[in-house]
Amino acid sequence: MLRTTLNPEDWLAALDESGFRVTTVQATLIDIFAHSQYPLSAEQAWDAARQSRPKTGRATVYRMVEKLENLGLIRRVHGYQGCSRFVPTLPELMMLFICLDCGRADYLDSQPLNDLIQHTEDASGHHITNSRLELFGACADCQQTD
Amino acid sequence: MLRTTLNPEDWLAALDESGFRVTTVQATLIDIFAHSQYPLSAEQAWDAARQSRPKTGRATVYRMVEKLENLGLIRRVHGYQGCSRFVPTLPELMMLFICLDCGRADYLDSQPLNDLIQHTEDASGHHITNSRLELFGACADCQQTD
DNA sequence: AACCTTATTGATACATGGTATCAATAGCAA
DNA sequence: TTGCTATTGATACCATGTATCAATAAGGTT
Repeated sequence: MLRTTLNPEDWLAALDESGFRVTTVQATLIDIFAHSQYPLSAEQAWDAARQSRPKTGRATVYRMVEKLENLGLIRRVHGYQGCSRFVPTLPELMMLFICLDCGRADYLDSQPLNDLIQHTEDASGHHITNSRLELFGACADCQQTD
Repeated sequence: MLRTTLNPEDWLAALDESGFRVTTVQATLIDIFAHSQYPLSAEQAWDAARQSRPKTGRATVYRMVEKLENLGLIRRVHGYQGCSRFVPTLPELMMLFICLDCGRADYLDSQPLNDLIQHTEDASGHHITNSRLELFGACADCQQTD
């Protein structure tokens, strides 16, 4: 399964460059999100954070999730156990597939989506500035064990 | 702008055929959803319902929204003012475009999406059972007035 | 048409997920 | 170190959606 790993240091650098202070909570949460192969809710991230950093506050986690999303470091997954789970964003790999069996997220080459958007703009006359494509099903691994 | 209208009677028939009782609340809500050109939240639908039927209960509206969604008569729009707004589902027209200016929903021919899914299945080995594509931007009308 | 059964409804209380507030803490630059 | 201030944690709060349950009303039966 295609999976490019992002290293947490790049995320901290991204925060730094955006003018935010680099704190221990951030490092903790970034580590959690960057290494999770599964969509994670803020609540789940909070639980995970308190294991290594017990005093971590709930609101802080929600704030960080929002910040990471705004910075484009994590991305919300809709339609998989609600709409409140996040996966790390992989640059240049935009199409998201979620396995309904094992829950893992896989990023797929987005060229087909770019083509689709171009085609749709031409056909409809709309100007498309933003798109969301999510694919669900059984991943290659899980199909074999069915 | 492409728009196929659905008539409320078909929706009531769909409820009837599924074994549900046909009630006045249903007729009221179906009318509201079927005629709205904009994504509507349950709360908004409740407000609208009480204008013609003041005693309509809040929970009832939430239940109906869930039922209509389960029956495939309305469809949730994600990423436009939250994830709790619904538009009527138009059969055979699956790709959804939302204008960020005027808020109107437009359904587009889904063949490009079908092609994309086929292509992605072949390339990745995943079996895709479910997809969500939403496109956002400025519709053809709104571009002219900018 | 009146009756009976039971799905549906409305009111209320409740749960969940997320946000505003504000004093205390801790980055970071001088 | 010190001082400034962004960030944090605790708490209270709000919004959105759900469970409960008695009252109502579909709609089949007689």
